Amino acid sequence: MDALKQTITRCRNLGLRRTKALEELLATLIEADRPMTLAELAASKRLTDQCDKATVYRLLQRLTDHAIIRRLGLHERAAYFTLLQPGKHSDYLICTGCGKIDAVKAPCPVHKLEEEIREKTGYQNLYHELEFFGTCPACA
Amino acid sequence: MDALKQTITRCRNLGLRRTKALEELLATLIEADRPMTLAELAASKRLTDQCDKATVYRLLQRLTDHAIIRRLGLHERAAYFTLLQPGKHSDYLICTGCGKIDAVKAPCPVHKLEEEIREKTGYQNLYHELEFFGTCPACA
DNA sequence: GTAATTGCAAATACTTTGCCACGTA
DNA sequence: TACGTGGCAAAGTATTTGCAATTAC
Repeated sequence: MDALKQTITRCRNLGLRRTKALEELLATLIEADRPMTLAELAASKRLTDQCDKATVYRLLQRLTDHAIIRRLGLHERAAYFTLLQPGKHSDYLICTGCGKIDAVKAPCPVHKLEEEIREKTGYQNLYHELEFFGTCPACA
Repeated sequence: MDALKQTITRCRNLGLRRTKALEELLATLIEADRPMTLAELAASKRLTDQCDKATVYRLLQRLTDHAIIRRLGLHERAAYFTLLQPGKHSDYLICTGCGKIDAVKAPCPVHKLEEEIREKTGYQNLYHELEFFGTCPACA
């Protein structure tokens, strides 16, 4: 539960107010340890009855702007959000059948190419998103 | 314009009918040579007045089912579609400012990891999607 | 006290479907 | 002819916003 305190501190340092909704949202994301959608978050135990979906939406937006979380594509119609923790990076393995999302454990092989792109193209604030799609054994 | 003929042939072999809408849709995707959204496609020169948006939608669905095109996430609210050509694979570089999408020219560094994942996890029909996000020089 | 944050409700955006007419094989 | 396709219009799902009330600092 230390990650939660650290993250709240990061938020405070960025000028965000410490509200119940903020704490519960971050706690939910940290506990789940996987990307979640707005709908999932708004319906989660800690947040239902706690606050409106619009609040969760705007909170996600604010946290995204401050680079506390990141919005992911992941192929679903709904957007996914994941906590950004310094020094951590995840690639994902997603089942096209049931939608299950796992983090890939192997080291990410893309950093070198990312460097190259930074140098050659002059793009700034570069980051990447890597997803593997396939049919999981259970769905096959 | 050979890619067009080849792709139409692939469609015919899969049992799809050769309609005006099919031809124009494929021609548009091939000419653009980049992922496009449903809205873009439906509004493109070759397809406006040619057919309804629902038709384009169902055509994209059919072509996706038959693995002629692939649906991409790419972070936008709208889904993107790109032509799948045997032996071709693209990673993308996307500006978070203006939304510009470029194909990355360097060879994709992910295939080895993809193999590993196939072996270790037993996932089938594995493929990946790799995107780099950043601020392009014009937006910086 | 004051500016950030929230709730509620309404508006958008994009996608998806029903039903019947039409065209390709 | 028969079944895949297409047009039009309506419904569905996810996101986004306006405004007044509330709350953290």
